[in-house]
Amino acid sequence: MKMHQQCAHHSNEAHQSCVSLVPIFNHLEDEQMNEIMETVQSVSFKKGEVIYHAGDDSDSLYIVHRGKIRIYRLSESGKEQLVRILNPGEFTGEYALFSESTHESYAEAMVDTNVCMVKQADLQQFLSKYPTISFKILTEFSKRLEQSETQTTRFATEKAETRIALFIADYVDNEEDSNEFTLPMSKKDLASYLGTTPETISRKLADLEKQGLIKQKTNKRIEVLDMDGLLLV
Amino acid sequence: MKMHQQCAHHSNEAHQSCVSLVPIFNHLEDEQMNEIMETVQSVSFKKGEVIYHAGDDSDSLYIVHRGKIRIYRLSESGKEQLVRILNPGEFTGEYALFSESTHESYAEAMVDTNVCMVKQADLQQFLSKYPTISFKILTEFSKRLEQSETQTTRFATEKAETRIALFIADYVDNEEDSNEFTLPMSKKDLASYLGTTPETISRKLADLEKQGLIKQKTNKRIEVLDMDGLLLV
DNA sequence: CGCTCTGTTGAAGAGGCTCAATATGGGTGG
DNA sequence: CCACCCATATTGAGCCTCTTCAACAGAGCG
Repeated sequence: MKMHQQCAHHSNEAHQSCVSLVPIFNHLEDEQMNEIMETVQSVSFKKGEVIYHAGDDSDSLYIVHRGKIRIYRLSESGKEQLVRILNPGEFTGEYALFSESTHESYAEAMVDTNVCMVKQADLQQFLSKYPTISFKILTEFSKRLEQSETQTTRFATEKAETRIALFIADYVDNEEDSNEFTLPMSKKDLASYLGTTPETISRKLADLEKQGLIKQKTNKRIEVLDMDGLLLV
Repeated sequence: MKMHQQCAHHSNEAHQSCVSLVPIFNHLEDEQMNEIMETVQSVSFKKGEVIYHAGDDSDSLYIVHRGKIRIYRLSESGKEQLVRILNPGEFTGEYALFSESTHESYAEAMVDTNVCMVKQADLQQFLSKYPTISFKILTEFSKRLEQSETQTTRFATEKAETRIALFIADYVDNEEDSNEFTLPMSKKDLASYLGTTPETISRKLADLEKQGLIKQKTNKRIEVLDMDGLLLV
């Protein structure tokens, strides 16, 4: 039940910004990027549309040009886990390009979204032609592997409250000049991402607030009052 | 507190089998493998010795030639999680080669072990010279990423009994012509790998046996009696 | 042959899930 | 722009799973 839809406009600007947006390509010469642009296909998805499905054949790399994509998995017992949210410049679909030929995860547009697709065959050509691309992808992979293993270890060894505290600590680290940040997703999704339930998220955030470690300014806006305390939870 | 020790013998045979052992190199021409062999350093570790430490600078790829290596992490709260056990032909140390410059995990020889080390600078040269190596590493990375995310999703969504059942099911799948297998690690390590305690492993295995799904023939030897049932736990 | 580490079993308690009721708020259509 | 509506979020109570602690059994190694 794929819902690929052609983008209304196929302007070069769209392609260009797409290719020049991603770290894995934007280090190339303009000429080389142009070459890649020509093979790239721009596709639009409406909010809620499915970009790919577990079990689908994978034959493209998807680069987010505009919008947000939710990547999630279903476990053996049918429960959903949010794996990652892709913002412009980030990509997915890569695993299947190199090993398995079908997707293991689901990708869904969270808002109206524009993606650029690079076909597997094209990508492989570029990889042998421009080895630096491989190096960029290797770098990206090793970063994700690192993150994924950190996440696994946290699930394996930390209780829910600690996982929530660590998530907040990680997140606020990325903000500069501020110990305040906006949750990048709903608390429902956060629960799914952290392997717990919305009820537990609610309760533990309330606990952290009661302990004086954070302050919930609005629904999605959190201020960290005591970073050191947060890391000791 | 690294404990690198030179291998007693630096024979070419050792190097050769090392390089020709790993999927990421063994597809090359003999001549090309010879070139790599010349840069490779063979190092031995005694049982229990630490190969690298979280926080160590990483500047080499480690290929297991003989022996077994235990890769584990410590969580923020100091608990240990077993990430992977490396057998001959498998490699580690790769993350830090491409992104962070320090290790996030610990590597320890489980038995007397022989590793081949490829220096970062050398590896990068080979990558640009022989792009197929990149492709092999990308394939390996995407496989590991896939496994790591599957593991994360299981931690996030399945209870301990299910994780144990799925581990057994996965493992026995690799055996051919048999629904019997030997645990590749102690139950203590298995508990650490599956994010639970040795007590829970003991109890749940006993439960699975009581349900008629498995049979524990000896300490480490398990026979699967009802695969379908196991997958429904 | 003994010592030590691994594995087993029991009991108690903590943490988190489920279910249910209620509150909130963002988005949509009028 | 407002009011309504439905998904999201909160809060409470009971229950279930798993951890913890402790005591004991067994296996492997020197």
